[in-house]
Amino acid sequence: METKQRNAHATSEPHRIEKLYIENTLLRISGALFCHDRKRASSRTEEIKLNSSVSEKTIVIRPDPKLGQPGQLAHKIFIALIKKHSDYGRPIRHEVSFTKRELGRLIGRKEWGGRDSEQLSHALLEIHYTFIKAHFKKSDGRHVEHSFNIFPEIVLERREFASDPIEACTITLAEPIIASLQDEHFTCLNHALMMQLGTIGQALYMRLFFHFANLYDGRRRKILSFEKRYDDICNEWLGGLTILKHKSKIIGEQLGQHLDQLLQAGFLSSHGVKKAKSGDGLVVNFRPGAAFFEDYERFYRRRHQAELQWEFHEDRRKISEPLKVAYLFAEKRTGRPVDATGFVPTKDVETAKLLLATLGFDEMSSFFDYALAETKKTNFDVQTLGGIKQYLPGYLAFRERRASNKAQEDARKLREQEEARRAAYEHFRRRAAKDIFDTLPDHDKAVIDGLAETYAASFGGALRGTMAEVGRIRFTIERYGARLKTFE
DNA sequence: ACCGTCGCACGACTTGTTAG
DNA sequence: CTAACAAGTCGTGCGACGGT
Repeated sequence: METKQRNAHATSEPHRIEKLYIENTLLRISGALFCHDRKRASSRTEEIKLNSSVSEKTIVIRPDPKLGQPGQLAHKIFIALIKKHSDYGRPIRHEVSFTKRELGRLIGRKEWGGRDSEQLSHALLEIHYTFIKAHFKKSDGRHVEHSFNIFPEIVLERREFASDPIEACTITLAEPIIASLQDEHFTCLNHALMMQLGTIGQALYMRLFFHFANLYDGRRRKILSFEKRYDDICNEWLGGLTILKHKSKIIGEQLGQHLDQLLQAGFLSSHGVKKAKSGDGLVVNFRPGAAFFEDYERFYRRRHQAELQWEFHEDRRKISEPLKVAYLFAEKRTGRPVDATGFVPTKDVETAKLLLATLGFDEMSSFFDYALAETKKTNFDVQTLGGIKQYLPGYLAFRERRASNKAQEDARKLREQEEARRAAYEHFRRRAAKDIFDTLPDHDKAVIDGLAETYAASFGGALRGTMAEVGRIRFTIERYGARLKTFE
């Protein structure tokens, strides 16, 4: 069913499905963040600083001292998450959810064994624990420095124990990235093309597309080219890949095959390595190919993101909300939030789904408060969400009572308000009538006084004077009522 | 140019689950 | 209780990178 829908979507609008939107600063960060050198990635822990000469382009990356720099697998996961996030479309969401199988497909693994789960959580934590300091362009053109993690929050579901594999996951994206996406600072990439490449090829493609798109004026295709120092490419685009000395090695064993892949895909029309004009080091030059111009025309003519909201809502209902409910329960039960390495068991997430069938997401907090208060009464030491389920009928009744009490209360208040307003109006009317009476010519006053006297004649004593007063107002209103404002 | 190292992916085997 | 299928575990080969 689900795959059927997906395929239907893919065939009806293939060009939409293969787009990938990435925020521009994030694109630059990702070049330095992910180390494509598999041997050194986990041991690189020192601070990485880029473009320290131009202050608003400076990027500082501080990898976790224990985990080191995020590696190739982390890069694949990152791309998969960004792809999923961009498929959510607008309005831009703060979180991305996925099941492990879905992610397995997205990073191109045919099977997903037990160890793969650990690799996944390890890679996610590598990104989570890496601090970034970068400048974001505001809508008014100013640059503001932000210090953040790309994934400030990671929520995991495991079967039962901490050693069990991951079932599902929700990840929050950093606030400055979301804000910048909202300001339309993003680059659109061809995801289908990226999936054919290795991670080095992907990183090169992302940066080259970004630069080509900035340089291209829509006309002079032939002369469009881009040059960059080889050592800078290693550091700024490929996260500290070893800088080799000889051109033959670079082409033959390091970058060559990845560049050739880009050439084959038609993204590049040519590339070359030559000696830098300054004398030391090497410079790589790139020329875009037909595939670049095609994608450029396609993406930038109408560059608004696809509105695939159903997918987001689906994920939120199936993955993110149950996970959050389970986390909320753990937090309420223990009195402290679950930390980054924590998780919630599948059973709780399943129970959360059941609860969500009856209660709204917003109601969970108040339900837990009610249920936990109930457990205290009988000294029931709840461990899982399953233990809470029995309080659901009680809570529903409690909610009903509270709602009907509130409805009664509201109705009473409304009645009182109405009465007060009527009283105020009556008071106002009387005063107004009296004012009208006072301004009347003596002749008219006498007529009304006469009517009032007759009206009050049947009363005796002190009441007679009061009734005469009431009568005076009544007859004034009867005769001159048009001069009064009506109720409302 | 060649070989050692390391992380990753894959497939074969094992364990778990559920329906009949 | 067991068969059938799905999911998890483990070992191993591969390929990329870097040192010699």
